[in-house]
Amino acid sequence: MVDYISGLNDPQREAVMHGSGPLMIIAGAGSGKTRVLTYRIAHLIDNGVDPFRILSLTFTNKAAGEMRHRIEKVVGTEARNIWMGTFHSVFAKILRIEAKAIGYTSNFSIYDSDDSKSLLRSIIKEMALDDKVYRVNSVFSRISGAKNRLIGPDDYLNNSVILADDESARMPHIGKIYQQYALRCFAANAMDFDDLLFNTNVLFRDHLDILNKYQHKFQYVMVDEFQDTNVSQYLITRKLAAVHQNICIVGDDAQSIYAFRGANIENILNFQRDYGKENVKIVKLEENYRSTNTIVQAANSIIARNKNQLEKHVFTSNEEGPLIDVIKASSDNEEGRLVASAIFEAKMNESLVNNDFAILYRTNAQSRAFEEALRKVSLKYRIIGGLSFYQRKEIKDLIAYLRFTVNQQDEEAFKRIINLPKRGIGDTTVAKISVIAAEKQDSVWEIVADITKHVAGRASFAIEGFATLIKSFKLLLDQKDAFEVASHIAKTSGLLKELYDDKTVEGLARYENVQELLNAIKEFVDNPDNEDKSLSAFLQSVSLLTTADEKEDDGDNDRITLMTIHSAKGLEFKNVHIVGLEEDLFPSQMMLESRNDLEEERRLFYVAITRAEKRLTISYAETRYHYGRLKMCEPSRFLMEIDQKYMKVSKQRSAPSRIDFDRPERDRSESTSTGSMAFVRSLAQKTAQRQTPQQAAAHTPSPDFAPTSTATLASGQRVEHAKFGFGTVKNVEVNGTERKATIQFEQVGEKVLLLSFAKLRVV
DNA sequence: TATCCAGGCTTTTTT
DNA sequence: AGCCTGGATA
Repeated sequence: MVDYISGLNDPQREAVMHGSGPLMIIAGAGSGKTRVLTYRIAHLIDNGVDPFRILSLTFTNKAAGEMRHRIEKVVGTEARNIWMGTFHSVFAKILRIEAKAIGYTSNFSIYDSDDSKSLLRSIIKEMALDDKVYRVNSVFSRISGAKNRLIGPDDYLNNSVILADDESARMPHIGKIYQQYALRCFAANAMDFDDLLFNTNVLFRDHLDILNKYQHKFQYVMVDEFQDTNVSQYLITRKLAAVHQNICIVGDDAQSIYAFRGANIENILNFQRDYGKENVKIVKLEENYRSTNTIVQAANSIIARNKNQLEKHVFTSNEEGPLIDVIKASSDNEEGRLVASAIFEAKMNESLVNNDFAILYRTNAQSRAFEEALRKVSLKYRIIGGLSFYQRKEIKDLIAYLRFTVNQQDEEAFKRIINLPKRGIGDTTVAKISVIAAEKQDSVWEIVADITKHVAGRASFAIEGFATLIKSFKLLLDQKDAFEVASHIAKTSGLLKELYDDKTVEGLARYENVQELLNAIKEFVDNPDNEDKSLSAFLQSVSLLTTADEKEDDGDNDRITLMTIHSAKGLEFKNVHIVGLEEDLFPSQMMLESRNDLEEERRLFYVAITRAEKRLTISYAETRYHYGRLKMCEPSRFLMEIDQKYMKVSKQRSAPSRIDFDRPERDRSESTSTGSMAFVRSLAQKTAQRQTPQQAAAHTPSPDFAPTSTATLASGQRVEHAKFGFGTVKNVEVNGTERKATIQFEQVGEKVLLLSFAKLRVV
């Protein structure tokens, strides 16, 4: 037996050895949480608990895979039998087994957010609502938010608070849309991501026999990243653990970064209440084994500014380590170059490999500059997230074929493939079919399968061909495994041929992507862990892959990792670059406008910092492209929030000091060795010329604009704005963190400008 | 029905 | 800048 106890510290050992009863582990960043969780499960199995009776919920499937692997090393192949995965994948599996109880069949489709939004778009159109008012994204997030709080369509329509809310947002019909959306999903035998959790709750609520079965089955329930669970997830775990009460949650409130998705920090507090304060064993893991003292203390100095948090003192006995480097760049591209060369140097000086580096940013769109710069110095990199493999058009197309073959009620898949490849079936024909389907109260497929009965004319031939094609695919389902069916469909549908005929570089890439998908299906079929090798089983697993789950290239695996901070959760790297530390970008202006949760942004920064083991570098740019326009940027307030004694300013750049943050430099072009400021200036001029005729006519600005702040403005001051021209400052207002100026412009009259946005110059 | 072009809009994060 | 939509055209 492997001795996994002796290497642990006291609280870690306590958590591992804790037997039955509720256990809450508050695990600071880098405190060996995964280790505790794996050893705890291994310890249970060693003590005779049947792996089949352990349920362990993780944040990504990859995390589940790794944990399983580590447990296997301790207890052997038994570990394969543990129920382990994300909430979504585990409960999709259970719903597949129990589908009939809630009126679904086990081959139900899973709608990804594109499918959901496309369905919402149709509904909004059908209800003759203005899609400028009912923006799909906001409707979707309202519905998603409701589902995550277990509010069904009927509850929604009966909830006066919500209705009043919608009313004031001038979208009073969201409830109706929600109702229609739910009906259509059900009719399509489809569930969206939120439904997987919502319907699990419904299943357990309405079918006590089924609930009972799983309550007794799962003797031990473990939930990782508990701070990021929402109410819907919380209730599932609470119900499942109600019989044995052996629930162990692991989390860190300081790393809660998914409140926008309905995650609820209060779950941690509810936990004690639900199981009784005296029954809950609490273990705090506060020693950080990952990072240098500098990094740990800097992170602490950031998170200390949040009011909402549990008491915790993260410390480390690691070495002090180098100070945090701050790099100021003149533009986003310059930032890319500086980061690339910093990595290049660090690789040499510290003899590191690419895998030791990560570049973390707030938004996926920021990756571009780093990709270009890294490519230029021939550093290999990989991007996690962004447009993922499974979101590519060609992949979604083939998957839509597969989905429709498995489930002909799948409306979104149908819409996608009915005229793909082009077979002369246009929107009008499709609309006609749905009208007939609605009249006859049939599914679209019933009409399509028997088209000659309903429609005569040219299009009906094409549709007949489509129906025959799908029918022939259906016949294969019971006889062949997922791979055989899928490759047959790829060939016979004409999709593969169409891509093969496309000889452009992109066409070739798309063809290869489809081959890659077929390979993935082959792997799925060949994997002994998968008992069910049907196409339906593959589709369910594939819809729930996380961006972090994506397969890595087999060949050259030593790569610098580029990703958003959100995707970096749970990972660690020797050297970390946090980039784009500009006000409005990080903290994100969107977040502050929509939810005004600066604390969550700060936790996000905390997560980013604590990914680093040895060296942390933070950078920002003074100008950045935004919707193809050059935008002036101010350094983020987060830079000032770090205890300055842990920071130093990179030698290559002119020093950003406390003072610099409040006062724009007049002339910085000399300090940039590449002369990039001149380049930026010329671009600024070009950009100005590219504006709409009206704007250009209004004012062609002088090029030399600087970030503006309160320190540079006083009432009576003359200013020039990039768009509005010359004006006089009337009033400057500082309200908390928001800084506004009222300016009387000569050409356009009075304007109130948010300073961080203003392209202002004092004249 | 398919294709081309102009104009408008976008970006917060993810299961 | 890139993507999507809608209208005009082939």
